[in-house]
Amino acid sequence: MVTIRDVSKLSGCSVATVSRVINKSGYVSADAKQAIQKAIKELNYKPNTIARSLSGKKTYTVGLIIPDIMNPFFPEIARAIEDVASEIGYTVLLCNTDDNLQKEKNYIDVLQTKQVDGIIIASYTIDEQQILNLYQDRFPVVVLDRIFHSSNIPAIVSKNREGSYIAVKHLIDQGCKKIAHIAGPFEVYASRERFVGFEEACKKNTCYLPSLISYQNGFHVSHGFDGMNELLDKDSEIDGVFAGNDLMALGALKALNKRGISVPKDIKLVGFDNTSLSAMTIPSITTIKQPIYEIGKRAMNTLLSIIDGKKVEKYVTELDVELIKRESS
Amino acid sequence: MVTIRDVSKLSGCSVATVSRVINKSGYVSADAKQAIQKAIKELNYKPNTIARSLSGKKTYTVGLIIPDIMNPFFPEIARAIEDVASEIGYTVLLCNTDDNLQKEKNYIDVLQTKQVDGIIIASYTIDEQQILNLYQDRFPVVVLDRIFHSSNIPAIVSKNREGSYIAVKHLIDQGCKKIAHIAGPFEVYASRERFVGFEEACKKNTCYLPSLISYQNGFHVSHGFDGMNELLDKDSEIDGVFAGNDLMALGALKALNKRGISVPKDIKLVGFDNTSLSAMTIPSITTIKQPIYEIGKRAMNTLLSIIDGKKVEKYVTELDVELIKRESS
DNA sequence: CAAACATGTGTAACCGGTTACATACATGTT
DNA sequence: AACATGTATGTAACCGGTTACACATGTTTG
Repeated sequence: MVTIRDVSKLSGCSVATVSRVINKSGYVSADAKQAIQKAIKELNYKPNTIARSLSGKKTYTVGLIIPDIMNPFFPEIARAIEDVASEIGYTVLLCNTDDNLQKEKNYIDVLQTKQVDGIIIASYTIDEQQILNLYQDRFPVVVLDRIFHSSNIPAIVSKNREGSYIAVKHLIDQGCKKIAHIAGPFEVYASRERFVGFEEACKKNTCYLPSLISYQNGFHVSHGFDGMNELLDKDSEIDGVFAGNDLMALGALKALNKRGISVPKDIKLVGFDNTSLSAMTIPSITTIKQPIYEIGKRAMNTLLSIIDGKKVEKYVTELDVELIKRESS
Repeated sequence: MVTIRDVSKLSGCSVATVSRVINKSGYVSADAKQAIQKAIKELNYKPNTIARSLSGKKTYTVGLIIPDIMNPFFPEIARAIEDVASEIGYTVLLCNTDDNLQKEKNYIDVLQTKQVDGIIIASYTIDEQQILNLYQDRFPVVVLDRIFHSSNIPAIVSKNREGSYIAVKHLIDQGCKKIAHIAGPFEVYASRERFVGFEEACKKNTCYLPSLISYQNGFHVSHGFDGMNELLDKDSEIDGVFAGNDLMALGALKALNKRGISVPKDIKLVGFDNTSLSAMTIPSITTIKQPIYEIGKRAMNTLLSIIDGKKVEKYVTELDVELIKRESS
């Protein structure tokens, strides 16, 4: 391995001067600079990041803690974060935790001993105290898709309540009289918010009936499928369905399909998230678009501000959502 | 930050002894061990991984270079790799390159200066010489979903040709007389192999016609859509379609749907990959299952063997594929 | 003309671990 | 008694960078 001392020797300058050239810091004469650059090229010298990190205290690496990269929400988040990161020479450590407390705890430890410069956390289950500990140790953290109201932990979320409202309003505009909701698990912040938004919209538009809600303990296709069947068994007059996310909307679509109920003729359907999936189904699913990429991007930018010691002025960033009208409504 | 010298002071032992306790190496008396463990606990000491890496030459980190985590093939790969990695205390750096040579080159540099212990590369475009350079520098590398026949670079692939054969055979068994193929870009190893497999199967079963192939320069939904339309315009008697992957199969399904052609009644359809998508469509898509998770797992295990200096006996691992019969055929 | 300041460079300590080597003592062997 | 071996521990060099500090020289400035 070529080291800075090799460059120092070949160029006839001291390691300090070489370091100054590499980092464009301090005073260096034109002659020295040239000799050193020549030596660097000749030896194909690349500074060792590990050594740099050890003395410089910065690793230019951030940790991304998510439940599962296979959940279609997260690849886009990861991509956004990595895009911002790579542009300025940062790298991203990928950590899947399956919403398992032990794994989360473990990864937070690992990331700290690896001296990452900051962590972005998207987790539904994580112990608030965990994050608070980091935060109080002045360890840069940003939270995604979740808000801790009791503290000032920077968070990026989208306007879930408003999204639900828009969804219900759209269904009403399309002529629906009896709108049902398939709600995701209440441990998840976004599910709660979407549920509350649905309730608010219904109350305001007098179509609220508690029986028209199916509470699910997960948010995958099967939960949408089960939820839809449950709702149809309870009430045959439903003509509009708002699913808590696209996966559940797809499940609902499958259930309706199986029963020979036509979408959008008999029942209109709206999902949430605008994952690529929702455009791919037949019929394609109307959905509320969360700016997923933007969430990731903002999260990373916020984290970088914190790492750079800038004062964060806005602890909670709420991003706008948008109706994407497709064939299902 | 608590350092090993703090532990040394508090326990009354030297740093060498503390290090021995941490690493369970060399001789340490029971007394010393106890005192040191007590001190570690009291100070909540965690060894600094950076310092460790600098002197120990190992970072317990691997790089994963992929085109795009948003392509549904890769989250599962990433997940598999991360699962194996985390189990033995390794972490994974995520690198998206968009099949862009410059980004690939850059990331390989970055990963080397970050002293990762090895790299897993899934790239269609990457310069063979790049990888060869790494390989010849004895830098641990494993390649996914691609084979370099001219060298001994360890690779994990699935049996693409055989998969095509199985797909065509299945369509014939279902009564198809005229089977078309929507082929992905030929720069991609898997596309070529699937195309060749299709050709072989057709020749053996006398249904091969060059006109029944649509060559696409990408493998997304839109390419399947376009390919299907192209084929239907050319020949209206097609009764079976084998798409080069699930995304294109979905595109084909959309095109058929738009034309009012019923699947599977009028035309039977088979995809490739068994991404979660293929089970979600309506009708669900029959596909050839690649053991994606297994590919990732094997890749990581192979990489670990190389890192540990074990002799790799099998340079190319080919994994079995399997027909997943669904509604589209 | 001396003081103040800008420019340029090198030495050596430091970051926080690992480990080669020196040393010391107890026990077993011949 | 002399020597080899196993156990236990500490000192200091080392990994490959950064940087505080010392020092030298040239240029302003009052």
